[in-house]
Amino acid sequence: MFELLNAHFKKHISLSSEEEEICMTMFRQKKYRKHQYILQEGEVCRYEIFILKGCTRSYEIGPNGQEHTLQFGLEGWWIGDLYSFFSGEPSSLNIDCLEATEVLQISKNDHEELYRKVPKIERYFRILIQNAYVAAMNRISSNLSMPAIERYREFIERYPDMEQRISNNQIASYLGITPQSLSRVRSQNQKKK
Amino acid sequence: MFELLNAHFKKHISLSSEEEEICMTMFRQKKYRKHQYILQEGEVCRYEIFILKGCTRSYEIGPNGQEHTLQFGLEGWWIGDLYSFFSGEPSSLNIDCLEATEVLQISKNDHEELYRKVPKIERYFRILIQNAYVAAMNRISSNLSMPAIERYREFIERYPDMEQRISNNQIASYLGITPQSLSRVRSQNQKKK
DNA sequence: CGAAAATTTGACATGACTCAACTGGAGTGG
DNA sequence: CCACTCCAGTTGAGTCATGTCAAATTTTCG
Repeated sequence: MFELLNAHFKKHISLSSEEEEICMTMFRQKKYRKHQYILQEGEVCRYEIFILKGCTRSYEIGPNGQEHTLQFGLEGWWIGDLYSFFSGEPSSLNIDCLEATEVLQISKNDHEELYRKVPKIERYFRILIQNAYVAAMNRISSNLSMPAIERYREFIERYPDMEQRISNNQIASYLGITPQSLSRVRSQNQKKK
Repeated sequence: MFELLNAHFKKHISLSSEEEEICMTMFRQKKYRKHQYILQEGEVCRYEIFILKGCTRSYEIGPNGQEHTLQFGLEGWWIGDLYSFFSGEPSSLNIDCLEATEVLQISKNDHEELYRKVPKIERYFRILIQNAYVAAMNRISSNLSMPAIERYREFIERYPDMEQRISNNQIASYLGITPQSLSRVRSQNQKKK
């Protein structure tokens, strides 16, 4: 059950087997049903969450009720609301399970204890956040420089497996366009092939 | 000359005076003129850069020649191209000085040596990147949910000092709209006051 | 002062949105 | 197995925000 997380650690740092042991004791497994909330707007995000199986979507609800998808999550990804987790402020995010989902989660206290007991882990998370930051900047860059159709092409090229599992509706809200616009843009895309 | 950086460290971690000493030996001061490049597209980003004085702009050049501003930098901010710095790949960013600018910079080797000699620094950078990531996600959220005029208002509210130092042209390229649109949007904004 | 850059303004084009209707499949209950 | 509902997806018509191109005006700075 910890293999996936362990393998993920080892991509970035090397751990002794005692350190592995310590890490593994800090996480708790949890299962969610399809359509169940992992986090709901207004709650404080109390966990960093690693997905073992399933698929999630993190989104905000805009003033006119539109949903704006900030992040999807699949097997081997970390999700949560980093701001809320560290600040203790209520989150403005909803995290929803698009499929039945299994996760490993760690609380803030355990997280800090883990940093103390296994300082290398601080490096792991630094690298992780660094990669997430780079990805976020790339997304901003795409938003600035490319029209909707090219962002769509980029999306399905970068995450080919997601196209199967996530509705176009939700991809549209990730790209920042309406489902209608995405539909039109896709049919134009077909014609050009 | 190191006071500003030192103060910045202390916001997030506490350092002994020996540790401070070590930190300070790792950085090199550098001065740039207005309009001088700190980093140019195609170069590898070899430094993490802390701004002591002045003002910078990081931007990419799109396929049609438009400039897309990803980040501004002011006194007390870190700039650079994190991706290029860590991967060693050529950068797609240009970093330009909008004013005469003084910085402290640290090379990748020195950066890693610093992590070894002063492990607490890893925590400092983790917190730093974490904050940058949260800011990037907020920017994505604004891009998804707000029209240009509100993004402009948010920008000048969050960075009131920048309005004085940065041309509207460049703010427009940060917001992802044309200078003409920003001009119109601003004159509407005036009327409503 | 004079050249170059930034800003503003106008006219028009276009991409994306809204509202609304329609289609087709998935699931549900009779 | 059929009738029904629900939801995602598609399509059409009209509107609005923003882009493009061009020109006028103002500001900056050598």
